[in-house]
Amino acid sequence: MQAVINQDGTERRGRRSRAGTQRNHERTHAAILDATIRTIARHSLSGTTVQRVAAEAGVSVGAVILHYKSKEALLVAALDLVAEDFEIARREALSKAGSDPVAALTALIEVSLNPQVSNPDRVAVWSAFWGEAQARRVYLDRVGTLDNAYQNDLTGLVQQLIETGGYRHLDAEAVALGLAGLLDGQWQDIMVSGETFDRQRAHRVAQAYLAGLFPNEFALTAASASFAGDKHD
Amino acid sequence: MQAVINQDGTERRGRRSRAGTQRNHERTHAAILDATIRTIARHSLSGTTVQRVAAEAGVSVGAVILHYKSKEALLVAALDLVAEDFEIARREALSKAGSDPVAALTALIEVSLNPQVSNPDRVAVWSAFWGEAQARRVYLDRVGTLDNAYQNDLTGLVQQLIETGGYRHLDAEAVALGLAGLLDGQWQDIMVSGETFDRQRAHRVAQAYLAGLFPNEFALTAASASFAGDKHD
DNA sequence: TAAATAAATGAACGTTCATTTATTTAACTG
DNA sequence: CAGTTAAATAAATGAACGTTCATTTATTTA
Repeated sequence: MQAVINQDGTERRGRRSRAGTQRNHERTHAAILDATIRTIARHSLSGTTVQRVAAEAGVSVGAVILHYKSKEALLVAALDLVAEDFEIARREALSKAGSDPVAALTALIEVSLNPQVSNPDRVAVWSAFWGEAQARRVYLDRVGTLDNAYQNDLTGLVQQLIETGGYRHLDAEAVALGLAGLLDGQWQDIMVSGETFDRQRAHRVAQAYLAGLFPNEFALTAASASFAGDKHD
Repeated sequence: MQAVINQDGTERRGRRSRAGTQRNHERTHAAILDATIRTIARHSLSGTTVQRVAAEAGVSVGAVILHYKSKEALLVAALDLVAEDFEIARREALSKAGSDPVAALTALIEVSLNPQVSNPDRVAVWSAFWGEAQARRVYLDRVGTLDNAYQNDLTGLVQQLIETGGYRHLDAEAVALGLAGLLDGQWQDIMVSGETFDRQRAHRVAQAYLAGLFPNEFALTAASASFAGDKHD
């Protein structure tokens, strides 16, 4: 993705300069991309046609191609947008959490269940591209890379936790795969349930997962204590 | 799906009866379905055309429609085949395992990683239909139902294990979601890696997951003991 | 106000697809 | 060996698709 650069001074002396057009252009550009995400979520990839996207965006069919050159490029742009937003949120969460693995894991869960990152449309888009990933390398590279990065982050943090907390009976990879899979399962639920998905409950389940494995680090909070039993040791 | 029943004795007195034709018919029928699975795995759903399936099966385009009435019906038949085989294997494993939750969980993992159930093509088909499930109720009903059944089985068994083993600090749903997600992650790997996927290693990871949570029930075997540490309590 | 440029339109084109129809091939019956 | 039926083919049909392009509309520059 390339930033659009304003080459000349804008808004000079109250007279509208070229910038006004560019803003319109950008707005249409973004509107088409948004419409694409909605269309993929509702009609899946095979049901996404340029005409449907155009209708959803409120522009002509020609405008869609004018802005994105081809349908394929439009689809990749939509995937890139979803992937990039998730990637940014993931990095930001990790940098904010600092070096504490407990805070970092909590932050990653938070990101994964953040309504802005994992809203139903975006999850559906992600799932749609995974479904075609086997056949289209261009999709697999994107979804696979991001999934691997997330998985690696989790494994590293769990490994830290195992070492510093003395949980030598645990296998870091197995624990991380379980957590990642648990969160993927929540995404699947989001996709099916839509806006009615209970994110608080999902949080509690993820917390309960970690609390079961790392009782000292992830003590049950009031919110997740609806089923609390005695402490283990 | 309905089983095709041979009504009359075949190969009577060396003279080929009508059954010969029926067998040919059945063979073509199955060949087209097999070809469909391969085609979906290689070209995804949107890239699966009747012509491609016909070419893969070595029959004419008309024959495909003749046998399955429509492309949509063909796709659903392919999904049903994959789903049904998994369902049968799952039930069989559970009934063989009897009432012991440890044996049952082991058996379910075994099924999930069974090369016949989760061969790369079938996993790719499963993923392809999940990708379209959001848009097509007909697919969601099938993939969703099966996933739920599997999830419920796991949760019930884990719950038993928690109660009988005194693991009251664990949340059955969280543990089961983690296990199911872990196995789903392995399926994703199967899809990407194909035949080179290391199933023994996958077994070890799944065992390690359960061993970390239920150390008394899932003792590390020689095969999975590459990373064995001290016992927890 | 006029000229120039950018953005957007919508009809038309060529292609691909699933399905239908007509025809040929093969198998079984008496 | 005819006669009949089922199975498979190949060609034809029509709808839907992505893309192109000549034209119109809107905006900026002079």
